[in-house]
Amino acid sequence: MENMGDMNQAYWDSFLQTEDYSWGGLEENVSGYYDSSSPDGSQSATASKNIVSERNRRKKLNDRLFALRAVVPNITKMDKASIIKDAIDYIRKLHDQEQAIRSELILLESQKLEPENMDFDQNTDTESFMSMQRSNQAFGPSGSWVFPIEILDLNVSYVGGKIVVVRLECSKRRDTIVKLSEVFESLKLNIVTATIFAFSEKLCNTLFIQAEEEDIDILKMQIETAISALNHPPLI
Amino acid sequence: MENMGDMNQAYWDSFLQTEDYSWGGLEENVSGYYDSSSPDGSQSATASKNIVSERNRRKKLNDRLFALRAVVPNITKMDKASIIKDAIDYIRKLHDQEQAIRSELILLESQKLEPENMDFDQNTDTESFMSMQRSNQAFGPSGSWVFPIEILDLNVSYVGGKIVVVRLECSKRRDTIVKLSEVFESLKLNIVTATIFAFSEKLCNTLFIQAEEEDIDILKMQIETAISALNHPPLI
DNA sequence: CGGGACACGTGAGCC
DNA sequence: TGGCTCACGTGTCCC
Repeated sequence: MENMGDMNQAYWDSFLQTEDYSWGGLEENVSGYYDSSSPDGSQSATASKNIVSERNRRKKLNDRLFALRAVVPNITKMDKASIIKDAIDYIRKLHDQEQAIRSELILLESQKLEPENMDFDQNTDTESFMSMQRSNQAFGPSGSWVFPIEILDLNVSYVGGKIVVVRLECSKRRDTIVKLSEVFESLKLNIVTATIFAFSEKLCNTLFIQAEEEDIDILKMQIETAISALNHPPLI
Repeated sequence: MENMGDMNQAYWDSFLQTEDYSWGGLEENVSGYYDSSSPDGSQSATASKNIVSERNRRKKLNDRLFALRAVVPNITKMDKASIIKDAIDYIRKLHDQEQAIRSELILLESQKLEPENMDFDQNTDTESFMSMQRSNQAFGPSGSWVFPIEILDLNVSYVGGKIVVVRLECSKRRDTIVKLSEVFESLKLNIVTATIFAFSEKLCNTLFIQAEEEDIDILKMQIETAISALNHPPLI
């Protein structure tokens, strides 16, 4: 939609230009700032130090944000919040990708071990699911993670004025329903209706919640975050 | 102060506590702010709106940062800049890891490459996952004699072995429900369960059907075609 | 005491 | 024109 050509938005330009400030000026203020309470010059000096320190802090944070934007491909908007959002989505995508790839690898290894079991199945979801069941292997450094909730589809959208419908489809594993209820309980949502359909391999979860003033993306991310946090339990 | 009690560094606590300010005060200032230049109240109102807007913006950014911290394991410091830095390092680590795993998979695949193992190479879940994301579009039909069914979101996917879940979201108009039932009746589907949630503006329709051997895309197109055909009546 | 980290309100620039 | 995003300086809290 929007071309990337005009990414010289004034936002980044402006704070990038602040870089070449000399800004080392620790001397007193040029403008006639009234030193009302204390004629002592030390207070203004500390104020200047605080100012420049805060300025450096902001610059560091912006630089890091810029670096984060650099490692994330297909960034759409130069917006600060969007950068973080894209990074989150990208990390989550990498998680799923790795999960799929690892399951596929394990499938291939099992095929290699027993070449007799060659009933080629229909879709990849079953493969990854089955091979996922057999291997309780974590991609994280910590070897925990038992039966994580695998999000197959998540759709959050407004319906009506203040009602938000959440449609979540995930693979059916051990205690998935319990964990899902934990997730939605932890979010302190105002749930109007919740329905769960259980099938042989998947779970379909449709719930209507009454939103306060939340953004949809925020809510979706909160759900994903809660599920992800529940997939990686202790971490500490 | 509820859950997540472990991360009670003073930083986040402080700004989390600011959350439960009533802060709804759009009325005039309680403190005797001197309205020297402009006695007009609208300006202060816009100022308040600006303040609350900025506050929301900060909160959103902090929420996103918090969510970013949630998807990154091995976080060391709760510092804002450190969160971004850890995220960058983690993304880099995932890049390397994925590359290694993928090369290993390719090695294994080539190793087991029998000349007859010619399955359709539809994997590389990278692209499929990306293309899976966006599909909701408002199909605004051109001619509207009578209240056409406006599809806001249509999602058809397998669940379990032979069960297909159809999620249809459309705007609520006159006789929309009747027409929807006509549509699904005309398709001669084997409906297991159908639920409709009606709201002020929209209708949410979730139905599970038992598919013979249908392809998902075919079915989705059939639904769209039937609705479209019902939108543009006989014409004969 | 200073130094770090944060939220806050405000002014400015860009659609 | 208002809404949005941003940088800035300031006050506060905690080490």
